[in-house]
Amino acid sequence: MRLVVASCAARYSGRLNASLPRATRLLVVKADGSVLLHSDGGSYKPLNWMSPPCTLALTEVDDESAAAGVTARWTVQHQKSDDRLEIDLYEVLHDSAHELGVDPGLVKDGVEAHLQELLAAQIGLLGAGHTLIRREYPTAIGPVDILARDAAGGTVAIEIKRRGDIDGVEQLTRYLELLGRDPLLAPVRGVFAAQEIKPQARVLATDRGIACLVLDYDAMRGVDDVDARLF
Amino acid sequence: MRLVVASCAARYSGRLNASLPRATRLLVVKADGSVLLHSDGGSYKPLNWMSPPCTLALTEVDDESAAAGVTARWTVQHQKSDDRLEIDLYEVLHDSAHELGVDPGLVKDGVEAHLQELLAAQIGLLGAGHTLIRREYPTAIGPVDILARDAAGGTVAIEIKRRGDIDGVEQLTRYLELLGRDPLLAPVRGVFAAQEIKPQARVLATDRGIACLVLDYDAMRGVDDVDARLF
DNA sequence: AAATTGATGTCGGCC
DNA sequence: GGCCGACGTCAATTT
Repeated sequence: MRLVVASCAARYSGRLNASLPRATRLLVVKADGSVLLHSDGGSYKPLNWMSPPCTLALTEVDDESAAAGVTARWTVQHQKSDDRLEIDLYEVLHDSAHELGVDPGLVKDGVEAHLQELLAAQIGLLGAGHTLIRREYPTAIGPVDILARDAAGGTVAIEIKRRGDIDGVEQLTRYLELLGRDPLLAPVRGVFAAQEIKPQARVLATDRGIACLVLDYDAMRGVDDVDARLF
Repeated sequence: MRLVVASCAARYSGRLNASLPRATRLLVVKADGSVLLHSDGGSYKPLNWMSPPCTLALTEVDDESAAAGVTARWTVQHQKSDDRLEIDLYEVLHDSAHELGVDPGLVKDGVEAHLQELLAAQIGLLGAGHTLIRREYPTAIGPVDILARDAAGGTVAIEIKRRGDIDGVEQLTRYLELLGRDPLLAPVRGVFAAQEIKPQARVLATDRGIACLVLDYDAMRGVDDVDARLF
């Protein structure tokens, strides 16, 4: 990994065209050839970058640019598309290289899959008398997150999202239409469950007779921990 | 901006829990307090990070960790949520600080907005005899990209996407339902226009009687350039 | 390989 | 400040 701090300007062309006026920035060149161009603020997203696989070449600086103070020009070309990033370097304030080795990678816990596990284990959150039929119940257009049976013997299809917006309601609507045609399951009620439900999504769901259920992840995890301790 | 190359391990807790085993990585501390933790590969996304606004504090290293080789512990706490990133530093291979100043930012040259302009100017691509009513035609649930009239005097609502997937078809469907109730406009046909239309989206659109139109951005821009030259 | 879908998405525009 | 849609979305998983 090479780290360069320099005054620079850049131009990107590919899926869009963008340009970056001269300023002092951090340039990171990774072992796989990818390049990141970071300012001293914003978020984790670079101002400009090139993803691997790509190659970095030093191209010649024309006289006019040299006269304007450009000391080097990097051309970073993507190997599978015509995406290209050109960087003009002016003053270089820092330049160092480091051996990092391979990274073992990130271990994650607690995403949508986890919410599904927790709700399946605590299916009573839907109301007394509910029982789980199965998780990831298959249909022609993809699996329904959870299929359950209510106290009256009716079927309940549940779509789970971390953030519940309008797309999730549409998705559940499609499942309900399909499942409702199955005489073994019909009639099928819908429940839209999410850690957070957007107002628009709630309106649409309610309009379609779909119930909304806000999930409290910490509380659900807490119950799970208690269970874990009991057994 | 502070750059540190060090052997480190990290734990993130917040919207999810994640951990990162010990390895040599780049740590970037930006002026706004945000922290990025990069490996020497992958993409522009860090392995772990904390977005601003946040504060970095040096916390005490307990004896056990110190015995295991931890020389410093950073706790990066988000200021508006309970997101937290803890980083244990082992060997530090590089540590430097740099003044970067404020960045003037990126100048972009858009795509979807441009597609809309181009199609409005070349409305004949829908078929002979089409005329533009207006772009961004307002409705109660948001503006329709383009509203046009066909040769027979019927209304056509057009939704434009760069990549046409199922969401776009749903969006257009909602517009059509609403516009179709307006006696001054009804009946209203739908056209789903995109640079690329996903098979699922095409099936759904066709099933609902919505026409699909694949847009050739380069060709449309070419026509536009010719026009620009003629006038 | 193509398609689908979730993401600690992030980012910008508009209300 | 919140909501909503686009993104050079990226990246993992499944068909």
